[in-house]
Amino acid sequence: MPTIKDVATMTGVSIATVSRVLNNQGGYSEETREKIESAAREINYYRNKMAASLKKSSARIIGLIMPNAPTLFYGDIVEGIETVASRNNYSVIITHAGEDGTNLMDCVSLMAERRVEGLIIASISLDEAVENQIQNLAFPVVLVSTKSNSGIPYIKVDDQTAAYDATTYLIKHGHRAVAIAGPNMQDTIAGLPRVAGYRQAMLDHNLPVESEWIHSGTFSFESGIEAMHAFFRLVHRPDAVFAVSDDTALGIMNTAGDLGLRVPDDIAVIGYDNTRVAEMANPALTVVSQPFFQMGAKAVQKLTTAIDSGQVIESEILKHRIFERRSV
Amino acid sequence: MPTIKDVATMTGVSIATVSRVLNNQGGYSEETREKIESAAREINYYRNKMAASLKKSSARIIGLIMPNAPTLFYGDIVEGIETVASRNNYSVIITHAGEDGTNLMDCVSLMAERRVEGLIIASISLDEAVENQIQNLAFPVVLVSTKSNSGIPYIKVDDQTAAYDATTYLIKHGHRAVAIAGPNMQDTIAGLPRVAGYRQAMLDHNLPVESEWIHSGTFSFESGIEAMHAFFRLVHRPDAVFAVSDDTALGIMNTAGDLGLRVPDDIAVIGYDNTRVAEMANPALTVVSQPFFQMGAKAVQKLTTAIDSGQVIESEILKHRIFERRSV
DNA sequence: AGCATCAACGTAAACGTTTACGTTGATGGA
DNA sequence: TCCATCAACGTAAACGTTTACGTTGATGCT
Repeated sequence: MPTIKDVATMTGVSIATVSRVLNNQGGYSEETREKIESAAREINYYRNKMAASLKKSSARIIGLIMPNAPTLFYGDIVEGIETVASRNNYSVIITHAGEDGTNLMDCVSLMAERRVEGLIIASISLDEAVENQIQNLAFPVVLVSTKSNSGIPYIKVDDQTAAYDATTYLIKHGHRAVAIAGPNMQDTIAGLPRVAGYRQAMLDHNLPVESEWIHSGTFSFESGIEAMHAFFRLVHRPDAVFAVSDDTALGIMNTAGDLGLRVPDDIAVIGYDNTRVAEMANPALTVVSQPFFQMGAKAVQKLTTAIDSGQVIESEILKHRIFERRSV
Repeated sequence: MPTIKDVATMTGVSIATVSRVLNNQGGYSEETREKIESAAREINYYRNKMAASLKKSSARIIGLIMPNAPTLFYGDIVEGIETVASRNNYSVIITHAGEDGTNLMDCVSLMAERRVEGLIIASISLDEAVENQIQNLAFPVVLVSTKSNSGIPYIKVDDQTAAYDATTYLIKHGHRAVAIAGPNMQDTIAGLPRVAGYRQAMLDHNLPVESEWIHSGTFSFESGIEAMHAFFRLVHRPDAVFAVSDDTALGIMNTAGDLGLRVPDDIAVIGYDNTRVAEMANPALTVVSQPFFQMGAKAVQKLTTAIDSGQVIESEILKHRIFERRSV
């Protein structure tokens, strides 16, 4: 590959001068700039950012670690990140941490070795080892749609009050037997808090909650199908359900239809996330939304200002919002 | 940041020895290996891949350029790429090319400057300038879900026969008035060929096609809504529609329902892509599928073998497949 | 004429690795 | 005892930039 040296000898100047014009730093005549630029074009020269980064010890790269399952909001969050990253002249390098973040430590190490200047970890819960590792990193880290209990800054919505608001919304619309579908009871970030919010809402409205109304599971479509079947078999059947994801909500809605129930007349359902499927569902799905694009964008903003200023990043709770559609 | 030099002086050996143990190259005693490794751990040393890449002139990075709209298959294609990339010790760096690939050239230049060893461009159609630029690149490039007419290798399904098969499928199921919704008539890659396939299928079965049955548009949900309304107003109303994307198909299905038509009884619909929404639709959407994950995976495989062997990459037509569900 | 100033360059060190090549001391065999 | 061999290192150059510092010649001013 051609180097700066090649274009220097071609034009009969020093490499310093070439470097100067390539970076618009001034200190050269208009004539030589033209000579250099045309020479560079001629031999198809691309500057070597690895070398430049090494010298400047700044690679202008932001790392992104994602969970392995490409959920529907995957694209939005990446897009949010990449948009403001590239606006600030950063590139983003992406890795998957394996099923439930197994090789997260390796991913973090890789990012450190690549000398990223900031790191985003999305939707993965960290164990103690990783939290320790992150504490000792030389660059800022921010969590997105997940949190930490050891001071690593995060950006997320408040799952508990979001769940509270969702079930309250159902209650306000006249439902008294509301169920929750899909929470993972091991998940202290997106599982338990949502159940807690659900419970609290029921309690605050003096509504009893039967244990069968809490149907744990995953965020998947299938999980919704399974939950709905379980609900259907109950003597005291719920008349509304709060699903932990849009996919799960769709599972609920579809099997409700299969079982002869009409949404929202016989059973109302509210989703969680507001992914693109929500508006495409039939009936369109009412949801509490997480602003994924904005989360990604905010994360990069925080990182870049932290990089520039050296200040620590503050966590931020983004506000969720209920999008009213047709499913309740 | 600590360097190899720091751990060398800490342990009283030369940087060469440190480098050797860090790369398991042999030529050192077990004792010094342990000393070096513990020293490295102690000062939180991460090797600098930028420096190593510079020296070895191999960055082990694969570039990925994506369209700006985060479609539903976005995640699958990225996941396919990243999975086999990381398996081969490559990192992937991702960029968006702006609305319909406006700054594609800049993206490609950026990739070249970052010294990626292979480049994937997904779902963006290239103009002549970019094709020229790509021809002169020093590393292999492969297109995914798009194609080129100047010899740049691509991986995609055959849009025309896929469209042919989709409409034939509808015809075989007893439909005679089948329409097509959403094709972009400017799009020579995913627009025109699909219309051609549709037309050919109709022709081969001696079915007339009315001009209003071809409702051009975009790949969006809204496009489906609009198309369905248009179809509904027709005197000779279609009894089946082939939609150019799953989103569009959903738009068709939903507004069909709103207009009092039942799917598939009054109107059948077949989608295109087989994104995650297809199985979650109600009724579940019959589609012709594009194997997005596999496309990404294949792309990286081709790149890595091209990188290792220096051979040129051959284009490949992946076979589509019809997933029968409930919408026809 | 003499001097300062400045535009327009050139020189060379440095960034943190990798690696070809050289060195050393111990070991074994004849 | 002498030599070859080899494990276990060390030396130093190189990768392609950036940049502090130095140089040169022209220009303007007094």
